[in-house]
Parts: sequence; structure tokens; C-alpha cells
Amino acid sequence: MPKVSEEYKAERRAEIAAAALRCFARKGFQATSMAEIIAETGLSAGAIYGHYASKDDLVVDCARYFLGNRVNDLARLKDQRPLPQPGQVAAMFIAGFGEDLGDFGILVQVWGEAVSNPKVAELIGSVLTQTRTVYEDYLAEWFRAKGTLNEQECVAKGIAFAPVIVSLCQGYMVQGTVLPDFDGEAYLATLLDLRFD
Amino acid sequence: MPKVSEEYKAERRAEIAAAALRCFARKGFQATSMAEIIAETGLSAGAIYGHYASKDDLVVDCARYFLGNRVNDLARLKDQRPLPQPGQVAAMFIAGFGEDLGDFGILVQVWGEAVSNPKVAELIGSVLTQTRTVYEDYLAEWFRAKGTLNEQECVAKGIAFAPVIVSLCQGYMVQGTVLPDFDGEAYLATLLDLRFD
DNA sequence: GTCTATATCCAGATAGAC
DNA sequence: GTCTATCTGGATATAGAC
Repeated sequence: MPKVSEEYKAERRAEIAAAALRCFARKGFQATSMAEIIAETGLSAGAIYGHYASKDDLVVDCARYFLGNRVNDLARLKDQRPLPQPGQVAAMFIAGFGEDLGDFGILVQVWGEAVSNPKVAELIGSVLTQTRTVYEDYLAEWFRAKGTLNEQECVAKGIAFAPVIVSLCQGYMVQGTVLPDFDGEAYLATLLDLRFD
Repeated sequence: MPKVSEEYKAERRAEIAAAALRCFARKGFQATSMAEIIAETGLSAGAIYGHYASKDDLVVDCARYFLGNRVNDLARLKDQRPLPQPGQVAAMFIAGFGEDLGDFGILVQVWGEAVSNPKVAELIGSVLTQTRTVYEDYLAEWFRAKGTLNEQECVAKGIAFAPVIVSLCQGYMVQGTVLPDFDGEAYLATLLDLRFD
């Protein structure tokens, strides 16, 4: 019976979260005021607080939203044939984020926010661990395809190199955000020249 | 004539900045209030504002302080013999930061802060560009030592790979901050297995 | 559910005595 | 230069009408 109402609520929450995310992407979580979010939605304070109990709730929900998409993207990678190079995997991950968010500032800010906000920290930790696990699986597969290592070595190397791939993505995002003259294309091309062995 | 006074002022500023840095490292720039900094110094509001015109000034000064040390460290690297491996260079950079700050949370937060604070952005941009330049010089030297490339190729490869080394450092810091189970030792060991060619 | 109006709090910053 | 006391603004969040 409360079916329509549930749908409506979910829609409104998504609407509010989307507007908030636009604000956060522009100015960061902490520097964005509820007043700005309210203006961006076109709604009123009362309406917002009817759906979110606090600004903190909104922050966490926004972070969850755009991080979730990434994990879904990645899960598909492992089954692609031919198996892409490690450098290509990183490039795809970065491209997915870029399309979703426009730029990487928001993600860089989320990492910073995690330092002082336990809820965000937990969320990021979970997502990053999932991401790393996907990379571990992919890399094991990649080493198997090379055919020069035994099964145990493939798995071990996957575990060892996964955080390095994560770094290559994170570094792109930090430098792309902070350095005005960062050359993303050249960076991605260089990744293809890296040898994991 | 105002000599003692100048020294005293500089000392006090450093004292205040050090206390502020401790606070920022714990809670982040934005989440730290002036009241906390005041408490940490043991001084009073009036005393602080006698030396810093605003919280923002204090933030920028703190960031400048700990970023500056890193650039100095790096400048020495290029002249070391035998020339360390790229992976070792990254490890040294990371170790230097760790000794100076205890952990990397503060740096991760600075990157986030740069998104919304132009003064911090400029500072980080400058430091990161200097860092990258040092890496470029070092890498050119490294490729020369291998003896398989001509001069032009050495320089070009240095420019191409420098941002990758930067990423390897940044990724360590992000993951070390955000992932409770991040294995820094294993990560650094893996870097030694990366081949740049 | 949503609005307007407002309560409440705490931040950064200052004034003026010493 | 440093203190205490305080101002002022803007932040989050709520109350109550519709």
C-alpha cells in the first residue's frame, strides 16, 4: 500500500543526493553549506531534512552513490576477452570515473574526508578493498595467460601488484586534480610501457 | 634594533604552526577549530592572531612547512652513487614523509583541501611540479646509466615516467591512510620488481 | 511532504586592558 | 605581545502552519 510513497521517497532522495553531489564536486564536502544544497535542489530546508537527517547522512549517501558505480564497472573487466593489459585496465577504470563525475576532485576530497570522518572511512575502505580484490583476480588471470608462472605464483603476484595498479589510478586522479598542466593522455600511454614481471 | 624581536616572532610562529599541524594531522584542516589550536598551543586567541591574520594563513603556512622539507630531501637524491633504483627512490621519499609527519593523513587531506582552496592548490601545484622535475632528472640519469638509449630518449622517458613514480608515492599514502590492512613493506618490495623500459 | 521562519550553537575574529 | 571577554556572522537543524 505505501508503494507509490516508497518509490517517491527514493526518487526524491536520489534527486537531493544528485544536487548535493554537484555542490560537493564544486566546493568539497565541508565547505559546502546546507543552504547551497537547498538552493541547488530548488527545494526548502524542511524538504531536505524530511529525507536526510543530517548533512553527514547526505555526505555518506553521495559517496556511496558514486563509489558503487565503479565497483560494478570493474567486476565486468575480469571476463573480457582478450584480457586487457594492466595499463589498459587502469585506463578503463579512470575513464569510467571521469564519465561519471566529470572530474576527480570529488574523489580526492573523499579520501581526505575519510581521515576525519569514520563513516566515510569505512565506506572508502570497503570500496577500495573490493577494487583491490578485483585487480588481484584480474592480475592472477593475466599472469596465467602469460604461461610462465605456476598457479601459486600467479596468485601471489596478483596480490602483490594489485595495490600498485590502485596507485596508478589514484595518482592519476590526484595529479589530474592538482596539477594544471597534467597530461593525462601521455600518462595513460606510459602505463602501457610498464612491465610487471 | 628589532633583532631579538624578529627572532622571537619567528620562533613563536613556528611554535604555533607546529601545534596547529598536530591538530590538523588529527582532524583535518576544516574540522579543526581555532579553539583547538589555541588550546594546543597553550596560548590565547589574542596571541595567535598577533602572529597569524587568519586560520587560512595558518593552514597555508603549515602546508608550506612540511611540503618544503620533502623537496629538500629529494634534491639530494639525484647525486647519490650508486644511483638507486626507481623503486628505492619512491621508498626514500615515502620514508622521509613518514618520519617527518608520523602518518600520511595530513598530506591526503591537503590534496583534498587544494580542490577548494586556491592558495593551497597553488602551493601543492608548485611543490608537486618541483617533485616531478626532480624525478625527471633522476630518471634521465637512470636511463643514461643503463646505456641502451640515446640522450634524447633518456630525457623523454624521464619525462614520461616521472608522473608514474609520483603516483606510486601518492598511492602508497592514500592506501596507507584509508586501508587499515595496507601492507606498506610488501608494497615497497613490489616496487623494486617494476620494470621501466 | 513541503514550506517559512526561526532557534540554537559555535565558528572565526576583534577590542581593549595590562 | 598576550590576556580575557566579547562581537558578529553563518552554520545546522527544528517548529509549526499548510
